[in-house]
Amino acid sequence: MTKKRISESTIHRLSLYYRALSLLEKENYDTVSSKELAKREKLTPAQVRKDLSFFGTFGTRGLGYPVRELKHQISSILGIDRVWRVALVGVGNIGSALVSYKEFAKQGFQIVKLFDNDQRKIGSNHKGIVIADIANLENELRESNIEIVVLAVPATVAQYITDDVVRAGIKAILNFAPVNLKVPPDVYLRHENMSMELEYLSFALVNNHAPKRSK
Amino acid sequence: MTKKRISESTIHRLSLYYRALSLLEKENYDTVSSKELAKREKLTPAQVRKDLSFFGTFGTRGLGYPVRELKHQISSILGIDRVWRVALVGVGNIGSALVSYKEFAKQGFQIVKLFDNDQRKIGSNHKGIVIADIANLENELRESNIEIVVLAVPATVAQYITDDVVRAGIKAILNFAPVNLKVPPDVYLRHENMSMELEYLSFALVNNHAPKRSK
DNA sequence: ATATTCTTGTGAAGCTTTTCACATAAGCTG
DNA sequence: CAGCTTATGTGAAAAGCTTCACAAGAATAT
Ligand SMILES: NC(=O)c1ccc[n+]([C@@H]2O[C@H](COP(=O)([O-])OP(=O)(O)OC[C@H]3O[C@@H](n4cnc5c(N)ncnc54)[C@H](O)[C@@H]3O)[C@@H](O)[C@H]2O)c1
Ligand SMILES: NC(=O)c1ccc[n+]([C@@H]2O[C@H](COP(=O)([O-])OP(=O)(O)OC[C@H]3O[C@@H](n4cnc5c(N)ncnc54)[C@H](O)[C@@H]3O)[C@@H](O)[C@H]2O)c1
Repeated sequence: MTKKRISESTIHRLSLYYRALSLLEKENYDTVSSKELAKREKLTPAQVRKDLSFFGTFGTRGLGYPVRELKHQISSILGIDRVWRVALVGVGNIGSALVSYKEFAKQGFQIVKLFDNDQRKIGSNHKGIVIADIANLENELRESNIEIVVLAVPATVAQYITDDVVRAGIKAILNFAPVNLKVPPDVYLRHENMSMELEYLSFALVNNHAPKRSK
Repeated sequence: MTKKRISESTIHRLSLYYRALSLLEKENYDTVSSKELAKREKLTPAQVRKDLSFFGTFGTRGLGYPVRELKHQISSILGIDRVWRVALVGVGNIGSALVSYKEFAKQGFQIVKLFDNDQRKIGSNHKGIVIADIANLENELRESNIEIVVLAVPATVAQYITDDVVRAGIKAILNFAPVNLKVPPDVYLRHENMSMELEYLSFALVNNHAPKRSK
């Protein structure tokens, strides 16, 4: 099997398609064309078709794509047709916001463990989950069969905690701390960097930066 | 002047260089090579040099780049060597977290106005800022000379509020709602989509996705 | 049945971004 | 001060990604 590498952009666009399809489903569309899908996410029809073609043929010529069916297919491709057990480390400002966010659970990302090192927080119940002591991180991650770890701790301790997380056998980490973490090559690591987007806006304003698409 | 378009990736990497340089400065480095800079942000030395070369020549052959000086240059390129007046709409879970985040202000993004439509929140003081009524959004954005608006409102009302924001003459918007907003071509719009990163991790885990770089 | 219309799926072309590789320049050493 | 080492800056090549353009399949109309 020739497993051709799917680009990061394609995967991100799958998320967009999924989102658009969810909306289309609510609006009672049965089918949708690549043109309409493209319009809703500011892409081109060719891009939509090409992306989907990497994974199979889902459409009907002359008709378009079946909304419900395609949505289901994409959820299966993205792996969000199942429940992922997520642990969150650092129940501070951003951590609390994430725990309160119901949409994650709806998309299958279930936050089932919380960790902190603040004695005032440890043991307290936060949205139905008791905050555990970071000291037991490695063991508890294993015991709770956690698959994804979200880091919302200060940048200064992020690497240290990451090392623990990796030691616990976790293969997927989403990091909110503005620091580049070192992980072994078999661990998937993604960053959420809000300053970066603000800085992009700043750059655009200052430089009168031309936008990518002006269709 | 042939204003060659700078790619989005290059701009994002400038943010990374800036971050790395800040750290290097704290560690009392005087100069840094493209090799070291690359290593710290998991890039290649050639990439670093090429990115910087778009904006000028900052290094010294045989020596590397002067840390303080380059940091200053990048902050000027990114436009973060000044204060940006930012307004935040929607002081809920994520909005509150953003207001509490001191680093934004340190980087020049000063949140000076808060808006909400919740009567219980309007008028109350949140981290030193009185939450204003969304009803006065357009006027108050103008009067306060806001330059960047951050949206942390439910997806359902995001477009409606965006229209107001655009009417107020704002040219830069950072949106946290998982919805694609329509704005005129002269308005810079960026999205912060956390689900997307989780879904990327999910995809990677399910598909054993090869990472981009394995150096 | 046949024509007409619509829209997919996809090689190939076109464009962008990254990487390569090396001339060039600066510092350092003896 | 000559030779050596180091590391930048940058055209050119390579790789990667997007768009084009059209054959072909499917539905609908006549
Ligand atoms: N708040 C934001 O809007 C925002 C925006 C962008 C990035 N970030 C980043 O997200 C991270 C968290 O930010 P925040 O504003 O929520 O900070 P915070 O201080 O409110 O929360 C950090 C939490 O981590 C806990 N913690 C500290 N050290 C720990 C350790 N060794 N082990 C376990 N828990 C520990 C703290 O007790 C606290 O609960 C930071 O890296 C920050 O830079 C935050
Ligand atoms: N909380 C998270 O971790 C998280 C993660 C990803 C995305 N988001 C997105 O961020 C947005 C905000 O999420 P949240 O969890 O903070 O929600 P929230 O309900 O806690 O906050 C929303 C805030 O917006 C205010 N609001 C509602 N309608 C308004 C209107 N018409 N005008 C002005 N203000 C209005 C509400 O009063 C509330 O204060 C949502 O779009 C959500 O999908 C949140």
